[in-house]
Amino acid sequence: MPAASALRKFATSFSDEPMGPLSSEVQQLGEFLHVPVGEIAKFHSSEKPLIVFVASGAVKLTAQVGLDREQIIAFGFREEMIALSENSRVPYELQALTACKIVGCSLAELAKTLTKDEYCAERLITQLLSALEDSRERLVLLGRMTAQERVASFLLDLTERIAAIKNGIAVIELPMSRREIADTVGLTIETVSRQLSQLREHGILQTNGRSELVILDLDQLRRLASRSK
Amino acid sequence: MPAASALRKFATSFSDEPMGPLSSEVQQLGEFLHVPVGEIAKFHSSEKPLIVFVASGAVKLTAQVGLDREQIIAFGFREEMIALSENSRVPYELQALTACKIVGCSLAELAKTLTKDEYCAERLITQLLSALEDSRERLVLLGRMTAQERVASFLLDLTERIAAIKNGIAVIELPMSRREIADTVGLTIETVSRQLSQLREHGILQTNGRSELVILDLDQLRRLASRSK
DNA sequence: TTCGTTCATTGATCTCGATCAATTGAATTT
DNA sequence: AAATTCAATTGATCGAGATCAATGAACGAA
Repeated sequence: MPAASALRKFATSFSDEPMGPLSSEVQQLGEFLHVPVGEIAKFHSSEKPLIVFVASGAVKLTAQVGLDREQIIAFGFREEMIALSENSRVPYELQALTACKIVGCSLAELAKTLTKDEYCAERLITQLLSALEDSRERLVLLGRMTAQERVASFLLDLTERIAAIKNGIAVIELPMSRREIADTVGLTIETVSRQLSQLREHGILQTNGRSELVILDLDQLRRLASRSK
Repeated sequence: MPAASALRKFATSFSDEPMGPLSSEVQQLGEFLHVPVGEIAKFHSSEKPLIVFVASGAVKLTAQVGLDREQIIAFGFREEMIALSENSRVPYELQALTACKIVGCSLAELAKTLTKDEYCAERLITQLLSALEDSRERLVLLGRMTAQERVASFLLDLTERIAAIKNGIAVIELPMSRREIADTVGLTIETVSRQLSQLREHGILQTNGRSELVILDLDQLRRLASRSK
């Protein structure tokens, strides 16, 4: 299939399994890394990786602001891809939330396969568009949402990505701390905690220990996430 | 030149004139639109545009939140490209800040040229990466910066993009209102105004009428933009 | 030029979320 | 099981920025 028609087909149907193929390319071409909990991923290739596939575990992509402020740009959970963007003023870091296996692949490495597999470019474009979309959605959250809306939106996102659904009830095993939630949604630990307590009081969720979170009322949570003032 | 080696070359040198080529493709393939001040750009092609080139004038890309809240995702000034991302919960709009001429090009339309011009995919990737980078940098601004840092950062960005530099002094002709500045940096009109007044009092800038802004002390402004607490 | 409208600035006050400060609780070590 | 440690929760207070309100300045229309 020629690249043009493949791309044309792709352009009209965005949703059918867009991640699989590129992730297999990345896994074949990229540099494999096992990162222990809390460590920062350091790739040894000469080319900076553009796309990272998280084979197992979870990572966070952060921007360091000043000396003590941190903004989490994105999470990468099991089987997800995460796009890096290393030509910026801000220093970014890819850090392991849990012990994880990741594969990083640079654009130069991917380019080698572009002529063999016409779908490769499309998959890359899809990945970048998806990363762009995620980032822009979070601009809305950080720019114009209340604390309640932020936390509710964050939990809904997690529900879609890592929850285990058992008869209509979502169970989330949180791979991140309260601080990391706070640094994602632009709040403080205390405010996140208070919001969670409030959700607990309203019977919307339940917590078991620090990291297990059971969403009891998804509809209510959705309502809170998009509540217009 | 085969696509792979072109891409490989591209991957190692990001900065050399990455916009030009794609913008010419977009202009040839895309749908041309003249949009009056304040109007929302409506393309008639069946395919939603992915990339928009702003030939003249200025546009804003906004996300509508609830009924009365708006978050500005990005600006597109003269000669700039702006990436759209239309598969989201949030409704986006591309609106003219001034009367402008724009060209919108869908991925499907671009794909037709991909086989003829190997650089096309690279340029597209560059554009998307640049959009991603912009968006992520703004996450830091919205998530972890003070009002002063936000306004200073915003003005620096404008300086780099649309200022006329006359013997070391930058003159900016603002194409947006105070409300639009506020909706970009996640503040209110009043706070933006107060921050501008403060910068004026400190002799860092000067205003003439509503829309002319003269930056007198760029170094000082830079200091304020990245000041760690 | 003057009028009228809209936008920007400035002032007064309020509020949400930040900060400071204990306390509680969970997980790990011994 | 007890001790240690660090994270999460809860309470009390503070403050940056929002909201409410009034004034002033710019710009378009007649």
